[in-house]
Amino acid sequence: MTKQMGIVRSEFIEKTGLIAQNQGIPRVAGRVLGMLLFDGDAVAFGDLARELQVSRGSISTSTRLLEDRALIKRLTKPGERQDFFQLAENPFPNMLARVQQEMARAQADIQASVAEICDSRPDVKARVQDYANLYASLSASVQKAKETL
Amino acid sequence: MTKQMGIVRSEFIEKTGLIAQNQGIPRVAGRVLGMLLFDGDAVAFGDLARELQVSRGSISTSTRLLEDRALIKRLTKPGERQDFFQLAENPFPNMLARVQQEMARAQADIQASVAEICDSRPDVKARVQDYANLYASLSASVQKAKETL
DNA sequence: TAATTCGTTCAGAATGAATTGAACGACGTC
DNA sequence: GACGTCGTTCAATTCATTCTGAACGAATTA
Repeated sequence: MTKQMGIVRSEFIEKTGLIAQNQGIPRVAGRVLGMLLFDGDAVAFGDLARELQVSRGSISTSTRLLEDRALIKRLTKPGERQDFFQLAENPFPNMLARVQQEMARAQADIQASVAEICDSRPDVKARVQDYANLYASLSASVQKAKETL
Repeated sequence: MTKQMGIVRSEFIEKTGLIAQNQGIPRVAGRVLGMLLFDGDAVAFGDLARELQVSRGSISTSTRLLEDRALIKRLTKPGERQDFFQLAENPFPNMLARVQQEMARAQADIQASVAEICDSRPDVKARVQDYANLYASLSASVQKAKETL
């Protein structure tokens, strides 16, 4: 017995909400993304609010966040007053690009510290450098993952 | 004119606190890790609380977290009543191992949804599968980064 | 022009996580 | 045995973030 598709859908949307949250993205934004990802086609602003049962203010904020990250795009339809949203063309590489940037930023921050450690403390410098290398390595790997996709 | 080493050290510790926070680890835990990373040698429980200016309860919680993740190790010294903490042997691979696990878990969660999508919706299935693949790819990359270190 | 409906904004409420600090049992010292 | 210090625990507090909902200007319709 296979599960009702509506159930599968809403469970998936909840999962995306939680995963987003784990990554520092608000849960509602994650659910919006999940819904657009599942449905594929354009969804009206009002439908997002109604189906996800969140305020329109929340939808406004979330969609802007997702738009800024190039994960979704906003559409308008002639004769329609509402805005519509749809998954962007390559949302996944864009997600990875951002993760990669975050890693690179962490690396740069640490590297700045390394540069300030005086040379008479080679052991300290080495350890902190190792830490910077961790993020350098992560950044590079994510970059690669992005290209692999 | 080079900066005072104490300044460099405390700035570094603050950075590690913030970076930790970005990754979902409590700030205090990040600072503890930063301090042990910078200092290299064993630091007494009481010194962590005093230097970082946080409660001993916080140190207790943070050190347990870091210990569980194999990022630091607890030491005892004969004749000393306090516990001491030191950076673990390979903290960085251990960090990556955990990140990798998190990616794998996200992938598995999504994959479970994919399996429940009925075949009469190939487009939906394909999109959700792509999403799962994102995490699969990330997981693999991080695994590779870990080996590269 | 009045009445809807649209999306945005922002002050405040709600939520959730981190931190404190007091209580506690264990251990060592006097 | 009394006292002091150790690390842990947990209830209460603090803090940051997210979400709501009312107010608003713009656009549309009647």
